[in-house]
Amino acid sequence: MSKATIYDVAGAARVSLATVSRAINNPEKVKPETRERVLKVIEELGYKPNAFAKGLASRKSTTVAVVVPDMSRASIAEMMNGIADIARVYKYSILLYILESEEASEEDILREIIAAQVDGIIYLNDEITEAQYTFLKTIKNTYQIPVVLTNTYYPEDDEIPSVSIDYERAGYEITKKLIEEGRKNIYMVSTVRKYMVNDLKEAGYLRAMNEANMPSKVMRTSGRISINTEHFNEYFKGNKVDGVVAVRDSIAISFMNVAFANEVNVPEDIGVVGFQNTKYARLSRPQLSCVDVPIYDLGAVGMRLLTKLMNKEAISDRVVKLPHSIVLRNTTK
Amino acid sequence: MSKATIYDVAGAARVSLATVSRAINNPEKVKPETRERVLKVIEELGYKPNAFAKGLASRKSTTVAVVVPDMSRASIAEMMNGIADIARVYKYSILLYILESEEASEEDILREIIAAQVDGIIYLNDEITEAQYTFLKTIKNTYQIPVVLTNTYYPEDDEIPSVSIDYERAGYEITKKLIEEGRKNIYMVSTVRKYMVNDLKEAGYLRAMNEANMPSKVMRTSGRISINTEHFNEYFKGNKVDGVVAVRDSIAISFMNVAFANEVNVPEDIGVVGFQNTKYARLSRPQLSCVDVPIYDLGAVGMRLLTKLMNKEAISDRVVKLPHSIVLRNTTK
DNA sequence: AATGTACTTGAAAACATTTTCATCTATGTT
DNA sequence: AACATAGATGAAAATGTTTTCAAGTACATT
Repeated sequence: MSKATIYDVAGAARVSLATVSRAINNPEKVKPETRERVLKVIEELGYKPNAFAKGLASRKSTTVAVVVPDMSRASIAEMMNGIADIARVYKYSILLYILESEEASEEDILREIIAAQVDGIIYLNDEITEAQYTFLKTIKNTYQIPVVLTNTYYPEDDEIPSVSIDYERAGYEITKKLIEEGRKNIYMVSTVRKYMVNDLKEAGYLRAMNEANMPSKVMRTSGRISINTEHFNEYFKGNKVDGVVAVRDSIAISFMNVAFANEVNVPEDIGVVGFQNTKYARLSRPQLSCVDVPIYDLGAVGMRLLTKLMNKEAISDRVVKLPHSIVLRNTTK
Repeated sequence: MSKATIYDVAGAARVSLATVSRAINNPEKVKPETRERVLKVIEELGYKPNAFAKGLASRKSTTVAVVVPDMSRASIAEMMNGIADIARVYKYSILLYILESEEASEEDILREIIAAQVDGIIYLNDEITEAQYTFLKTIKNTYQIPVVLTNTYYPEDDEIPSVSIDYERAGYEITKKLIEEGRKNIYMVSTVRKYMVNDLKEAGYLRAMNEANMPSKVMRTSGRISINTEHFNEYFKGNKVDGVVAVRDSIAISFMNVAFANEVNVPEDIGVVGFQNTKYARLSRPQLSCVDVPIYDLGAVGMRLLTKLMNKEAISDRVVKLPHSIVLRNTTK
């Protein structure tokens, strides 16, 4: 049923292959009459161009690779929605690569991506390291494949375009909010593993604290809930924290739950804020105050940027920062 | 610098194209010595076979389409991880299609998938309707492309293989737990939109309630948190609920939060349980008791099943049901 | 009538693999 | 020594498109 090839179409329409191809891809280059005839035959035979032959001959795939570290992170999944919507508008297919798995090195995966002949790569990895960044630059330059980073950026280098928010400023603003409430001992809870983006949040926190002449303290935790609990419990023995800026909503909530378990109330005794405004923030009790990051838009704008690069259109900014906002709910006064 | 082809490898290894191809795909057909030499050159040149040429020549794509309704649902994202890991083991690439977008009809998307010449399709959509199911059957039969359903199944028809859990039994068991605690007025909270899988959970709830000679009541809510709040508030005026089985963790938590706001305590005054055991369940206060669904495995097993179908291997069961369990935390006594 | 020009069209060359078939070589058998 | 056989290899065909280049046609201009 799906066996019709361009030859069958050409035969039935009494034209050459070239004409069929043109009727599909460059309609203006064939006489309307002929085009009609060809399209009618295509319809009749249910002909669909073979994607492989097409890709091989044209050296274009109309496919982009989306590389993610771990799909189960809420922000990544939501960015995917944004990416997919825009990709569809511009008729690109999405080839998905999840790095998480131990099986293959990141370099192997990127080589695989090259082999797949994608037209562009979109990289959703806030954990990016210098080595990875350099490797991406190599790919971009030696294979001439456009790459864009989303929800992260590499400081002081805009060779690889990125779309993100100003995490440093967001960190500054949300910390300031706690300071203005009169909190005196504000801690930041960050992750053990250093992510580029978390470093920026930290920098913002530090700036606000220094500016207010308050002592700063960053504690590092793994992302795991069970470990967090123990770890946080420690903090309520002896430490007199009255404010916490967590780098992720889930960490903020986790911390807050431990606070309640220690009979420390939120927001009365301690103010807690997070980052991202995921669904978690609205399901916690009390609901979490946090930095709202336009996750879907990050994906959508990133993909749009990539389409421009693939079409070699001029782009105005290589580093785009989307606006964020602070949403105040019930974990702050 | 630009991509090495099989010609380059053949030249450098002083063998023919055919031998290079065999060294990669049918190692046993080439003398170990030669194979070594070829593989060494491949390594040196960083050669990766061009996926289009390969697909064209072999008439296989080693690509599967993964069709999802909305990536931001936690369970879907986690299944993706399982799918991707197994896909990698069997060397399949993943072409991702997200339906959610309004732009294209589902039928269009499926047609697009056909054109992409995928070797198989994996469909993660618990909302499947009869029309969709029929359409999938058509695809499977007219194009001979294997399809598998995950986290859902179509009752009384196993033409399209599926992997899921026994949601009816899970619904029965978790309801029974509340009954055994002595709860008298147990409601089910389901969704307005009828999903196949939620119907099964409902059936299980109903069976348990009937068996215990207790009156059953299903209330339907949208998934949206803000609407839920109002809706649930209504229930605390006049209804004397003391148990709730929600079809999703997030709905259970949402309900519980409204209960607390109405000075109804969990688990003392009311027992609350959910389905899925997502991260939400561990971040709620108190932590949620729920049905644990092996989401990652659902994806992994589904993908494994698909590889078997693509290889035309015999499969023992067309409808596989993975084991689930009930995890008891603090929203039940 | 000769020339130029703009449209249409087709032939054939890419594109980078896999796979079939034939050939060659080495080894074992009689 | 002659022959059969298995294993290793290469030449060339096949896969289904796009694209370049050349050529043909119809019409307007001189």
